[in-house]
Amino acid sequence: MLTLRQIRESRNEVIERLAVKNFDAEKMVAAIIDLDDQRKTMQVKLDNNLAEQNSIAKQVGNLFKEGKTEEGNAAKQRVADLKEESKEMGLQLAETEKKLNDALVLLPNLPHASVPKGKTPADNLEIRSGGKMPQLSASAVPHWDLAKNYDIIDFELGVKITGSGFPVYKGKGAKLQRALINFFLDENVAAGYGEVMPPLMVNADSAYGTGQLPDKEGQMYYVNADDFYMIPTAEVPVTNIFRDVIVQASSLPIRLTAYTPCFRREAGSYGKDVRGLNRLHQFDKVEIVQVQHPEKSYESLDEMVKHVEGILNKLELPYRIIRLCGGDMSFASALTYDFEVYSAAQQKWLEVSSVSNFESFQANRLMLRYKEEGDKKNQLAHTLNGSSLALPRIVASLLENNQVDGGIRIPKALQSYCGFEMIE
RNA sequence: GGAGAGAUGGCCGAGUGGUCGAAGGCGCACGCCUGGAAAGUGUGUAAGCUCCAAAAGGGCUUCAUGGGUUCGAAUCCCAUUCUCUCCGCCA
Repeated sequence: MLTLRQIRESRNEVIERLAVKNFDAEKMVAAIIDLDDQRKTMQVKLDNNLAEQNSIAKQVGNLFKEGKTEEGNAAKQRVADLKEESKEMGLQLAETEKKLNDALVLLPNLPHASVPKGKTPADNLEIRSGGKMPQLSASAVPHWDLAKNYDIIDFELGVKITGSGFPVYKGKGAKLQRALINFFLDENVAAGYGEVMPPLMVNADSAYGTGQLPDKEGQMYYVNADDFYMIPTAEVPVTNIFRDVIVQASSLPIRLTAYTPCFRREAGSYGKDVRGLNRLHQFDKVEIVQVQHPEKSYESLDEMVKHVEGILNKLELPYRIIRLCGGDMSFASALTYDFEVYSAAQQKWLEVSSVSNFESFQANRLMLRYKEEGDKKNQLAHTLNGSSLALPRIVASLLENNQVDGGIRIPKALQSYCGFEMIE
């Protein structure tokens, strides 16, 4: 969430920039500042009240020791009265704070100055593209047919075991999953990311910390008996490593990578977009996360974009990099680049990675701060994350683009990980 | 799952009703000492909110979390969470 300081000090800028996200913030900002004013007034009154209670309470003991029973009793009564008052004040303050916080979490992050205006994906800005578009023969088929023909992914079997969107990978299909995960992790580690393997379920505090709660609750699988949420992305557990953490500025940037399965209910999804591997309830993804100094977070964003691009090049997939417009960006992001690969038989671009700078938006909720040498006040750090990469659509594209008569060719970079060169 | 013990600052650890945001130690920072370092020595060393134009300084909150008793709670009571030990079960 945005800081009150940001909102108070640059009120007009906040409103103008949120307009790029097609968000009319004017009324909400006014309400927030009003609530904050109320909060401060109440806070001061309550603090003064408590201060008086404390100072009287300190005298009571002595009064009785000195035999001033009457004064002692009067002091006791005074404290009791003050306590009654402050209880009421405390309730009001808590209510105001709740209203303030409820309003604050509804404000999206400010988009970066480079974010294009726009409402739909059509307004996104293509930054660059790479890779060679494949020339498929007339007999080329989409990946769900290939998966069946070569018996490497069984969608129906997954339906039997669990439900739709939970495929079973078999044989070389399973091996390919494992190969991709290892390949991505190795690439990330080589680029300076520390590998972590986090829990796949998180508690409500963590889900709140990265913004899944309160409003995206319906997108996560929820384990009722223990009040846990299945993670929709490794971003959630990995970023929460830093919840309530103060790091030394000299230790920045912190780079972490994690492989996890991801679980998404995808409520409301239907139709042809969900065919095959295009949209699953459980899928595998390797994530990269950075915690960075505010002055350097955009350098880190560029670094992450180049890194993901490098991996796509090694996979020999045709890709394009897109800077999302205000209307297509996520709530928490300040600047997002999407990576799409071309899936030649479907003749579709599929999103395989989304790399974002959240600036201090997540850090504010997480209370993730850094300590600057010689600086007394701790500052909010910047957080960034991205996928490198999400597997299913990469697999879809690999299968479709590399199909030849009698098999599917495995790109060179993956062959040593797979242990085979062809799926036949 | 059953029985018991516990949770204090970056870490260790003292503290059983007021003088405790909290002894002592470690760590860290700065200074002295040294040719330089180690050792020694001195000083400092939590976070959030808030008052003040700002700094200096002040107030409030925080000793797992939430509630309660009391004029006053780290300290007493209740609930919850977590950790450890033993037993049971088990990859």
